[in-house]
Amino acid sequence: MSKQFKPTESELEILSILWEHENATVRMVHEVVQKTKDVGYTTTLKLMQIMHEKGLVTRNETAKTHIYTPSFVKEKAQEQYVGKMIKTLFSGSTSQLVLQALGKHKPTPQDLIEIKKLIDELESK
Amino acid sequence: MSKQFKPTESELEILSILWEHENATVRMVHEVVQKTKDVGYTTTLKLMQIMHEKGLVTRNETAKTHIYTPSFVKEKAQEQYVGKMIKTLFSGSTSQLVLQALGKHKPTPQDLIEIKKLIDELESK
DNA sequence: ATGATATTACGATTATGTTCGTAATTTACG
DNA sequence: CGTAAATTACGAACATAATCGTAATATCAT
Repeated sequence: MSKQFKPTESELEILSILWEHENATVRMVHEVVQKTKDVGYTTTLKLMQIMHEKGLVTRNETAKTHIYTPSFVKEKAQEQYVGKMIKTLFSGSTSQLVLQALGKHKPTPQDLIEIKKLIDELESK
Repeated sequence: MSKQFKPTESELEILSILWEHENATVRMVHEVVQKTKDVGYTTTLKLMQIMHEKGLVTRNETAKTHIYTPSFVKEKAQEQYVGKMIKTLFSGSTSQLVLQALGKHKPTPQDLIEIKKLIDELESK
């Protein structure tokens, strides 16, 4: 089994910001965080330091202002969370998840075509 | 906006057991929990009591042995978690979630047909 | 009835996560 | 150079979650 990583909710928020920007400084992350949460700069800093200790992120310390980079690609988190959700909320049924998602959050016609294409591929095997 | 409910991880596990059985006693829930976690009976009890305080479950106290019932249907939790996940991990793209799910957790041919049917319905509108 | 067993209630402890203040350090620039 | 501003490090306080022990209460079988 591949290494588990289990960010807290705050940590996941920071990770998603990092994924968005490839990498970022505490200042940049904090700027984004502040839009939705009212917390101090040092709070964001501390969180990112802890994430560094945990290995959730790496950082370049060459300059005084460190640059943080996520240790895992977004896809790994997606895979883990989707898997867990299928298991605990959909009794292991992927199709149930897909039906729920498509039913409640309709994608564009373009997207639907793409999904159908993938299904055809899956069926042909 | 409809009422938020935000169970902790342990609480969600208990809820999923309750959904599975419609309703259940602490003993029954604990039996299932024990299969994956090594915790004492009173821990499960306490959790369920807290869930009761929070309104996550209701309980029938007629008999000494209380019977617990989830306050929300499973679908509500599914909707909430799927929505949140699309937003935070898939940049708001439902199709990305669907592609990820189908790619990593292949459903049965039967299921695929059902999904295609839903897509056709969505497209015809 | 009464003793054994199961269940609940509840407080206390521990673990984990979040927040922030303060001091030390570095950088920028007048 | 020397002061202001930004950044980091770090400890402490606070909040939330999880765990369990113990006592009170109810049930059941003999």
